[in-house]
Amino acid sequence: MSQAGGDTGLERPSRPTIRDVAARAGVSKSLVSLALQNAPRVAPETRELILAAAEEIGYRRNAAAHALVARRTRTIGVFVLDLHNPMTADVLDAVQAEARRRDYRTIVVVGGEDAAAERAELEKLLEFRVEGILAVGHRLPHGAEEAVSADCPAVVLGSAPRGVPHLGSISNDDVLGAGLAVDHLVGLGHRRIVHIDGGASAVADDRRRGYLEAMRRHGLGDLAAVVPGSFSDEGGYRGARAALGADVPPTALFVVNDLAAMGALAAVADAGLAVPGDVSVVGYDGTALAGMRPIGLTTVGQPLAELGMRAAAHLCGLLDGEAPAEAHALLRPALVERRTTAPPVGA
Amino acid sequence: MSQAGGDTGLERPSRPTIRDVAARAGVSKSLVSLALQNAPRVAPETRELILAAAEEIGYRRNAAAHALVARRTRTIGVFVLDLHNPMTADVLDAVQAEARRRDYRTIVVVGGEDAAAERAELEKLLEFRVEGILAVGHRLPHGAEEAVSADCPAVVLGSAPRGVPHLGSISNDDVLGAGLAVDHLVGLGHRRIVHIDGGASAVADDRRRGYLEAMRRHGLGDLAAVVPGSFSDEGGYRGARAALGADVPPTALFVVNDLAAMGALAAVADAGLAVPGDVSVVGYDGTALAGMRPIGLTTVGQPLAELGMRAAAHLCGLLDGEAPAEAHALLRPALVERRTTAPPVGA
DNA sequence: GATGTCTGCTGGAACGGTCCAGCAATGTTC
DNA sequence: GAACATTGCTGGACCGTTCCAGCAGACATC
Repeated sequence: MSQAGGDTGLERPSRPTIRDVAARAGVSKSLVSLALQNAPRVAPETRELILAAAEEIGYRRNAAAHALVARRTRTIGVFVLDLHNPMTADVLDAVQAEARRRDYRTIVVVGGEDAAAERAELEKLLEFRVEGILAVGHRLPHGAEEAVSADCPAVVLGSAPRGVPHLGSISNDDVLGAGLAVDHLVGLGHRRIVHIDGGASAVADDRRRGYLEAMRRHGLGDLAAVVPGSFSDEGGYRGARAALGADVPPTALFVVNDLAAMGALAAVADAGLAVPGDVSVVGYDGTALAGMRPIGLTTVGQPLAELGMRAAAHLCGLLDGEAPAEAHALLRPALVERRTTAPPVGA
Repeated sequence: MSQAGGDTGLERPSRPTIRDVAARAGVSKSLVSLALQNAPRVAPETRELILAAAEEIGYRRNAAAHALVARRTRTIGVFVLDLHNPMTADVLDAVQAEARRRDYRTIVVVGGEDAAAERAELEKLLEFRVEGILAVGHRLPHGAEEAVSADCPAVVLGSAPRGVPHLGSISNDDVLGAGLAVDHLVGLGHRRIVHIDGGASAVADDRRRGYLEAMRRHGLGDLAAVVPGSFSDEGGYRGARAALGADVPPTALFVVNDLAAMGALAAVADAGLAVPGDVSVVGYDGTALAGMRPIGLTTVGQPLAELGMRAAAHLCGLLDGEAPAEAHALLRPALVERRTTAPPVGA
């Protein structure tokens, strides 16, 4: 009963403050503050004394108090649409590295489930006074349009509406990338190339457009065919089944992303056909998944690390008042040739 | 020139505060504070008035000021070791959902690169006054041992040292899981089962031990063989090559995780052998990767969502002063049978 | 020796909230 | 109708920092 430590959950241990350091070092709290900031007007021996005192009592600056008086947080909010997309990890790594390099903190929130939860997360971000928003995943969080302003600019990693003030974007050129896929297949001798698309989204639109334009460019406009799919494994499977069930089946499939291409690969196998012997398959995104040895998917690779780095650099640069670079940057994708594409039979 | 908005980057627009709301509603700032907190003693019509005023001027609470006076942040720091591991996304989703449910915020940092950067990130987390640390990835961040205390408990998702106060862990039972893999293969008729391990880590140790114990239990102790590998694609490939090159090659491979199993699958193919015709392969983790249609890897599935949920629940519960559940919980994995295992030839 | 300029330090006012004590009205009780 | 509660509101202290004005004392300048 006289046992110590039987805490009631009501005690306030309270971490040491700048005043505790001051008391221990026998100086004023102002001087402690100056010493900790490496201010010039502090005598070297006093500084040592203060630093030692801080160390001894385990002092650590309170970020909330600091943010309050500094009136800024040096923090950007990173909104991630889908953590499961293999692209996200690469992009996020680069974003965090670049933010750290520029001495910005990141706070990551995950959206995608439902609009209400997304709004709530965004609200928390704004209460935190994040200085900018970086959206990874082709769109802003729900309700973010009205939050984007001079004191909270945003950058979308993917296509974003042009002309909106304080809203930038970095994306790869999806139209061009889709063209690369078609060029590659046509170069191998394919003519009946079907595109399995990603439904209604800006990215899917661009890739579809790039496919159609390239087919026309190669004089294959009449053979162009788009089958509805989605960005998922499942969508690719369904799309490929539909495509392969046509009267005159295609010899090649260009699928909207790598994940969906997995599904397409499975559908080709289920149809008793071989890849790339009977059917060639090209994905999009250049994810680690595509590079996995038993898969070896030919894909259109996006410069993910550069995308992330550029997006973070753009946003942090804006916040640091650097010369405002072009608001909408487009990076060039490149074809990554692996083992799911080959000349068509009889070519 | 007389154009407005030519900002110099020096102006202070400064978001509206509680005082601005008070001025607009014609009440005191105290009352605004009470109204925004849904305090009881506020007249309904006044509350409406205040809420309307806040809405009109776009007031948003300042989290830093709130944290300062509340002396707590309701935030936990989530330390992620490897964003690229497909397990991470599942776990993180569950962690975030559970934290949100309990009205805690999460702030995610990524470690793994180098110890110094990890320490710096941890320092930022502590300056933020996170109330607890949740480590996703089998270990605490570097330098976290001394930070773990009554006012900053930690939970490791994976095995953690026992007996350290304020340090808990949630993990799946790797020894049992490895046993399940062996049981499955032995049940199919395999006897020469080789384990491709994960090198020197607590998880690798447990899985290796589980494998060895199970082999002995089945009376196959003499046939047990462990080949060095790693948790990566590459490590699995190397390990499998070595295993298949033996004088009497195995009929089944139990690989330390799904990613390494990908490499093993490739090595089997490169050796001109068929899966599961000639060689059966079992992975570990139950990742989405394993479930992908063209792969269909048999694996030991961890209850990832439950793992994440339990970890977050444990930590938040601790912070809310709930009855301290057992510090180290062990969850049961389950075998997920797919298409990479079959009876050995001639069985 | 009056004036001025450094150097090294200190007190106190912010920052934007919360919350406690207090204070008029109004209502209730005996 | 005095005593006491209750309701609805307000002023001010405080949370842990930063930073500005100010102030001794040392030193240089005329």
